[in-house]
Amino acid sequence: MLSNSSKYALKGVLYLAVYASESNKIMAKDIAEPINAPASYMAKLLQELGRHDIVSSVKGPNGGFYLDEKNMETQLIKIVEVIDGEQRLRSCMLSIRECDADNPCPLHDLVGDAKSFFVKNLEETTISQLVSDIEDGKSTLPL
Amino acid sequence: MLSNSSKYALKGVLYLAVYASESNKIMAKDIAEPINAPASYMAKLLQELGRHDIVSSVKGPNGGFYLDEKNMETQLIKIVEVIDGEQRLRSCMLSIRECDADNPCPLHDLVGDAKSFFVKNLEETTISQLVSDIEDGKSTLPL
DNA sequence: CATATAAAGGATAAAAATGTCTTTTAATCT
DNA sequence: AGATTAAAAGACATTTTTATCCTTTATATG
Repeated sequence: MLSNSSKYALKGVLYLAVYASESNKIMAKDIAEPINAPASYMAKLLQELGRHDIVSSVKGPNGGFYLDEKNMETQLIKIVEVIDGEQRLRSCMLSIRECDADNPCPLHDLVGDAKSFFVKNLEETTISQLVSDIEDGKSTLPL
Repeated sequence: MLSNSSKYALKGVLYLAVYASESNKIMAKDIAEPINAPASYMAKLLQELGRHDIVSSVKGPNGGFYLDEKNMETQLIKIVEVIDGEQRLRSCMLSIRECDADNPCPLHDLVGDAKSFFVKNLEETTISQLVSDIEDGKSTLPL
C-alpha cells in the first residue's frame, strides 16, 4: 500500500515528533537507527521532506532535524504524497483511467469504500494527533 | 496497494472469465492486448497462475487459456497472493513485526479497519461473482 | 508421421526503487 | 578567522520489479 520509503518517512517524522524539539535536534543517523532504516537513505528522505516544509532542520554543530509547531500539524497524506507521489494511493485498484463511480471497474465497488476510508483517514489525521495517541498509551512508537 | 503484476493478473483472469471457455480458448497475446499489458509478460503471469491452478491451459493448435468451473471459484486474494506473495497485503502498514491489536503501531487503529475490510473482500469474493456483476451491468471490464 | 501451433521454461535486458558514498554548503564554537 | 559539525546535494551501486527473447515441450491436424 505504502512504499518502503514512505514507511521510513512516516516513522522518521513520528520519531522526531516524539523525541525532538527545536532545542533538541536529532541527526539523521540517530533517527535512522531506532527505525531500522539505512542512515543515508533516511537522510535523503528527510531532505525531501524538508524541501516540502514537513520537517525543519539546521546545519552544523548542534544541528539536526526537528518539527516546529506548524510541522506538527502536517496531515499524514502529505508525507505519503511527497514520497510516493500523488497518484499511488488514489489511482484505481486496477489502474484503469476511466474508473469512477459512474463507470466502475470490477473491483471499484468491492474495495472502493475501504480505500476511501483509508485515504480519508490519512487526509484528516495529523502528526500531532498520532503523538497524542502514543502519549495516551493507545499506540506504541516503532522501536 | 497491488503491484502492477497482480493488476495484470486480475485483469487477465477476468478477461478469460468473461470471454474464454474450454471450447474457446484464448492465447496469451490476445489477452494481453485489450488489457494493455506486454504480451510476453502476460504470458509469464498466466504461466504462474496456471502452476497454481488458477487458470487452465492447453498447448498447441487451438490451444490457449481458459477457466474451468473450479477456476471460476478462485478467490481474488489467491491471485494477489500468488503474484505478490502472501505478506504484501497483510503486513503492518509500517512494516513493524510486532504490530497487532494488543500492541498497535501508530497507524494500526487508524487504517486497520480499512485494511481488514479490503482484505476480507478479496478473500470472500470470487472471479465468478465479479463476472456476475459485469453481466448485470454493475461494473465494466477494462478495455 | 510430419508439421504447425501455442504454452512452458529459462536466460537476458531495461526500468524503477532502494541504498551508499563523496563533495559542497551552512551553521556553531573557539 | 579557522576548525568542526551536520545537513544538502549529487553521483554511483545494488536490488527488485517489470519486460523481452529464445528454446523446449506438448497438442492438434493433415
